[in-house]
Amino acid sequence: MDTDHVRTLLKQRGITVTEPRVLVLSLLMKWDTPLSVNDIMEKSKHSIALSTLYRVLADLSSAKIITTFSSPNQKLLVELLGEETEHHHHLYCESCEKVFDVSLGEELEEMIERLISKIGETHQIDIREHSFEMYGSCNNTGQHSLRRK
Amino acid sequence: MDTDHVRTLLKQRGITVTEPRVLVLSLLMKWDTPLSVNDIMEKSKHSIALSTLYRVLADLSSAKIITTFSSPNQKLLVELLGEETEHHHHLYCESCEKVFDVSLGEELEEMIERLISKIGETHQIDIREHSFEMYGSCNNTGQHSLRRK
DNA sequence: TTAAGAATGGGAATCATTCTCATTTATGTC
DNA sequence: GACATAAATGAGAATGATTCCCATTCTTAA
Repeated sequence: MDTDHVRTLLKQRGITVTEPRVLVLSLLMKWDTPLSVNDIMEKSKHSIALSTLYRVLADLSSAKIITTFSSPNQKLLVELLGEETEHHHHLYCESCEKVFDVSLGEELEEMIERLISKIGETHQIDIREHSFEMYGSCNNTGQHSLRRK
Repeated sequence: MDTDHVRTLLKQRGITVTEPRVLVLSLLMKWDTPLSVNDIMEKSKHSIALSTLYRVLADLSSAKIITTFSSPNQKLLVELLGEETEHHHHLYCESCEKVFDVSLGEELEEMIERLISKIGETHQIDIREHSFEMYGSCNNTGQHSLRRK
């Protein structure tokens, strides 16, 4: 596997290259979809300590290499943040438990931007971030539930 | 205090009228803003058991009398859901820790609806809910942080 | 008023996340 | 390439929110 790519990335961002960090990034690249903490533990066959994983995620987040967000059942999800990654949103499927990246398109994003600055003025609040998430379910029947437990 | 109103409401919705439920609803009416579990505990002077509070919130949720959602620091927030309550979104202020209800306006909501059904088709997912949240901070300086700890 | 079911209180259990600290690893220098 | 130093890791304990359990207490409807 091309851990070289990942190692270079870490160096570029000025953080030290360690096995757990390389492993986490490789997994995210390999699967190319948001992964949960448990996903990462399983896919790495528990070769990283859980506490290390949380620290690695925090480190990679501050280095802006990944972002984290929460699924509807309040679990931490992790996603790569490439230079090419554009602003997007998430669609959660309850039945198959997948998370899809969704782009709204320029026109709507611009409208939202305008709206947000208006709302910011109204409330005298400097809005620096927004999220737009969608929840639904596909037709697959043999489903798990997204809800906790 | 007009617990009568609240009692009637509970009866109307067909769930039994109990002190904890009445208390929680009265508090939400009195403060007319989303409250966290801790807010409710404090404002009720800990006269309800924590476990009861969680159960009451679950019960009132299924009865569609309240809704719950999570703040950016992952704390449960509770909000009244009147018949008159219209679809709205939330704006979180990091510095003063307040949550504001925000309506987007018909035009934008309609656009969003159309967009959502298109996205649903694309992904073959029946989208039944969406959320749009904004995060920012007001100019108040002596602030608490919303982030956990 | 009373019986039967529903809800509560309180504490234990659970689950995700964070912390602590002794040990190991990465990096820059010689 | 070996070394010293700072940085990161592993393992388990601690924390905090939420859920569970069960004996006791309310509500409701007759």
